[in-house]
Amino acid sequence: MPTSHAHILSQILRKLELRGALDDADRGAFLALPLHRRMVEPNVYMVREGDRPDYASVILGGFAFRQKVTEAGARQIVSVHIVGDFIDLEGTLLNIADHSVQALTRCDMAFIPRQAIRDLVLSHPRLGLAMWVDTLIDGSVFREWIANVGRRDGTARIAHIICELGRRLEIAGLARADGFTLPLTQEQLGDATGMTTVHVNRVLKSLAQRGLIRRVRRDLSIPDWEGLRSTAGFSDAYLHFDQVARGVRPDRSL
Amino acid sequence: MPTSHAHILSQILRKLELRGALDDADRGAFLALPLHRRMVEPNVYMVREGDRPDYASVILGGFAFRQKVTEAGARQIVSVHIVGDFIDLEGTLLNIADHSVQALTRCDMAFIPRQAIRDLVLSHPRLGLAMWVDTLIDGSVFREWIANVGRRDGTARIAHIICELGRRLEIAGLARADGFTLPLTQEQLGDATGMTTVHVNRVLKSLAQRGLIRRVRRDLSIPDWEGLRSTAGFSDAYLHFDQVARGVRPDRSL
DNA sequence: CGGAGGATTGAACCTTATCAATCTCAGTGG
DNA sequence: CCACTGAGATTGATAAGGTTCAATCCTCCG
Repeated sequence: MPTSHAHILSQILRKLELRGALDDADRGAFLALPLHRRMVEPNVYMVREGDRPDYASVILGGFAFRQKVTEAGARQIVSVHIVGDFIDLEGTLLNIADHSVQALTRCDMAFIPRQAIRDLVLSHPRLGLAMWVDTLIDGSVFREWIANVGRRDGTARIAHIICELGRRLEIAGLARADGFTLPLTQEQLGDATGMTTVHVNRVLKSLAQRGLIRRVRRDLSIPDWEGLRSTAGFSDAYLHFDQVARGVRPDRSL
Repeated sequence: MPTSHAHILSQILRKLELRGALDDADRGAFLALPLHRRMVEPNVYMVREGDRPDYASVILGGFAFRQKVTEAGARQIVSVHIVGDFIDLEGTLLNIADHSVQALTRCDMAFIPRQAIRDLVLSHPRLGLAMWVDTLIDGSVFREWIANVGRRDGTARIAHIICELGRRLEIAGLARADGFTLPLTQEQLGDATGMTTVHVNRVLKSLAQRGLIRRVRRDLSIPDWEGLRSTAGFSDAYLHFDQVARGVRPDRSL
């Protein structure tokens, strides 16, 4: 790992700058943040429900997800995270974690002490604002997921999560021209959409039959983006790319 | 309305103080915030999806809710708000509203200009932190709702929303000793839980038959809190009352 | 070559949606 | 003071979307 801490932080900073104007003092303070880097193996917990987390973290590589487990034992994935996403910023300010965070694939992670972020934000309020924006966008995605799970049928739900992931991966520069590789197994796809594995499988097959996706295991290509978009009822407004990336193309792509 | 602006703001401030330590300068600045007060009739929109809101608001009296409408036309209520809740803090920092906010009952509202909040937060970062906590708790509730709609059956879903509302109303001092009045019609209850009105009605009846609730139209009493709690799989950890109200009783009540 | 995790398939079953009335009650106007 | 009205609540019958259970089949990997 030849990359220095300052280098890692400057990558994160670049994204944060898109969420709010910063000055040199802000940048300097951010780059001076203490952090440690660690590889996290798939399925390993980074935060456990009930924990009192000491660190916030950022994904430098790989995928992670957040989940809740019902008292009855059912699992619900509440978000999926990709490179550049802050994870558990809530751990900075809330006391007890209300959900768990797990690595989906092998993850390259940067951990920043909770107290360091608090101090930073108090001394550099513009950085606080930028992180607050991050939290707000998170919230917007959660709202869309409530609607997705609550008011769309199985087909639309799966189509929707594919659209969301596709669009986010594209913005992050992680998608191929024609599609991308799903970071989730069908079981996890089910846990994210409130469906059973069996039904996920059938829906995927039917989407393929209708020519909306082409798929070999987890490898997706999307020959008919508009078709997929419209069966999903997807619009990327809720991802607030206008505050995430400059000059983003309008809603459509791949 | 004999209450002065400063008086109104001091009520809001009291709640904010629970979310983060403030000093006298913070308090002074907050109390100097410009605001206007207005009554909003039931079903009137306070924010419309697609708007670029200029104001954040706080409920001084009444109930409100937030909703999204699917491209297919289905409605999903994504949160219900009560006295003291900040509404649309996202409007302060995000550009385009990704959802609508509507009055559920007649609402007494305080509107604060978006720019005033931005300025306040930049000059008084501790206030920013406190509001950020508010947003984080919002997010926690959204996550629970995803799990509710995604992984609980109809009975548990309805039981869960009843538990949540009951507990929040209790904390806000708005519940009777034995229960409370549901602020939602059965149709709205369905829109919040991803169910049809018909099924909501049947579930409510069955909850009553099992002795978990007693109900006359919207008037609820809860003779067996533990029974209701356990069929809901409810735990109030996700409401983060430890950061909302001091000395809150542990999870159980009414 | 043997495993193991993941994907796929079939059949039976069940929860929840749909459709279509009907009923209740609080509020309004005469 | 009562009939009228309309929103919301309730009920029944039927259909559909999704689950459950139980195999079977890949395919990557040591």
